[in-house]
Amino acid sequence: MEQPTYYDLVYAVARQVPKGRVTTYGAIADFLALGASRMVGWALNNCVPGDGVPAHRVVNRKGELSGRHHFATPTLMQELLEAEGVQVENDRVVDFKNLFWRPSEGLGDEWEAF
DNA sequence: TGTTTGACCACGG
DNA sequence: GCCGTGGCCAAAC
Repeated sequence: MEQPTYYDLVYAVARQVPKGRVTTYGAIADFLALGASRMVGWALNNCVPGDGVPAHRVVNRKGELSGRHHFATPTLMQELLEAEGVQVENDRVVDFKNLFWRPSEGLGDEWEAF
């Protein structure tokens, strides 16, 4: 397989997202200084269930489940979020601003290892 | 090798 | 609050 890339960084941040919280592509892109939020989407596109990356916790800046169509089923993303206590209405996270999670806010020992 | 697309974001109207 | 435009970097064709 390929060597570790910014993909792994995106995966790592996504895993650090607490349950019941959501983050945005821009937040990750800015935190990783990728310079392009689209790369985060590309990275998640490469993401696989085997990596255990909760991509359903990553939404666009509007709090909309933009990537729901990339999941096994279009409703799976919403189901997962609701299962974690995140209310989703009209494909958008309710009180998204309040549930928004910052990478720099959840930095832990595991991330420092990176 | 150049063009097009992509799970986007910021800004202006 | 929504719509249109420009910019960003990387991978696929």
